Amino acid sequence: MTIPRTSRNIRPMHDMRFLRENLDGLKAQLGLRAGDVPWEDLRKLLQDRSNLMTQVEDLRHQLKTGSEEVGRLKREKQPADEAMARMKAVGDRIKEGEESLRLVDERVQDLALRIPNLPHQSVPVGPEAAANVEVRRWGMAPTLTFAPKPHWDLGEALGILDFERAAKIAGARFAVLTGLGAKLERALINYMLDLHTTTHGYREVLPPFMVNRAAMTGTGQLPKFEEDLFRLRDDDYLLIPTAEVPLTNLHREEIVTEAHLPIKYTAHTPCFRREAGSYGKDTRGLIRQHQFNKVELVAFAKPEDSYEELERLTAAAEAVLQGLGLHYRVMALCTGDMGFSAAKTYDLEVWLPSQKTFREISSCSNFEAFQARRASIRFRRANGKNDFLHTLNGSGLAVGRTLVAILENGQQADGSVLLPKALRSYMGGLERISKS
RNA sequence: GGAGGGGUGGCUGAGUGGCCGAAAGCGCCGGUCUUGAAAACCGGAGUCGGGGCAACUCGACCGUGGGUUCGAAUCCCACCCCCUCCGCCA
Repeated sequence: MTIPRTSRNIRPMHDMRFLRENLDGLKAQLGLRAGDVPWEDLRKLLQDRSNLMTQVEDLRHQLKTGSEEVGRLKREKQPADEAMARMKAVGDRIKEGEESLRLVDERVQDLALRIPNLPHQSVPVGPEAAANVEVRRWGMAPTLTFAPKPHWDLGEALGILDFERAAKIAGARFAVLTGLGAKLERALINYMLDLHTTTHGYREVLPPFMVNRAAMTGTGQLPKFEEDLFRLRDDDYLLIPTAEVPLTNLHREEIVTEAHLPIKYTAHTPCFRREAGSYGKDTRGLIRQHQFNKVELVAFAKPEDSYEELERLTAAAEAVLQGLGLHYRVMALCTGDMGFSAAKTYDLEVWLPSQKTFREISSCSNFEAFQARRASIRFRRANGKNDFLHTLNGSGLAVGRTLVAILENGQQADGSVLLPKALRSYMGGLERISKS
């Protein structure tokens, strides 16, 4: 089979010159996020790279002018042996220099690609989730006159969720949905896509579910998070952990025109995650699966508009929950809890009665130019200048978790589940899921 | 999987060893002309990186990587992608 095309145009979040001149400032600004980047190694490598570059470019200049001289001599039928011998030597030195430069470059790339994004100034500072800030809350938790059941009990009793057989055919962290469960999942996907493509102005996309390494590097999954990804044994493809990867990479190595911005895409895809390191967490139920469905929102915006766009994108994700009448809150993630690539993130957390707590159901982020640099996505301004644009994305929503919320929040004393009105037309008019 | 054709600037497309970062056309930008526009004519314009306050200057880039050569878009090797035909297949 084929080996996917990879790109050389992968840039870390900053260009080399900026890195060299601002390494200390960057490290300081990153604070807790500076983490496991070997800053001193990086500093030395950047200096080496700069020196080598000057040397090689100087030699190349000699070679160029020298070779032109040879050409001139030959045309004038003059002896050129001596000049040719000199240029041969210069050529050899260039080869050596280029080899050293290539090695240094590789190491700089690898280190620089591990530097996380800088948090936006509006992001609360803190070491971990406890420092996240609640921004707003919507709706009310349902008043249940009985002890709420977890969705796995509800689903198994209704005959629409089957974890045992999922373990038989695949393993732990997989689920089988049957009958009205499968239909409900499908209804949710359609409801979400319809909402985003009509009232929110997103263009629907159906992308590949496996991508090459260049794509994964562009959005920041590689090189640092390879152990979280499923990959194929015989081909260099990786299964997408989110539609963010194919959607954002749609415009990799492109220059889009300013008039087209913002560009907004939505897609439903399965998402595949190895969940390495989450052993023992959410082992029961649909909350944490190796494969789950998600409707994703991705936006490309001008830098000056991107934070406005983040609010709009978050509102679009919230609209899904509001349409379903689900109680939720919006959290601004603190510096220590944000993802590697994000400059600012809002999490939407939905109320789960059985756990008496809010659980993440969507994550909406502005990556600023972080992904755009890595993936080389630029736009041409009216004045003719090219500039990196800003990328954003958010779940709108995680479908499996939405199904969980609907089961748990809609549950009745008799074990049936009342469906939100907005979903009923997608369920053939059905109002309630009961044991059949 | 087999056979053949092809990848050059925003697009079309020329270019088989030096004067080619690359003809020409289209499109684009500026100007002349015009009441305005079109046409015509004149001029401009690639991307990335280094140096410089700047005018500017140096280097890289013709699918990707390697090789030959004083010198490669051009010759050689490998790979990737696209197209046509055959085979297989939902």
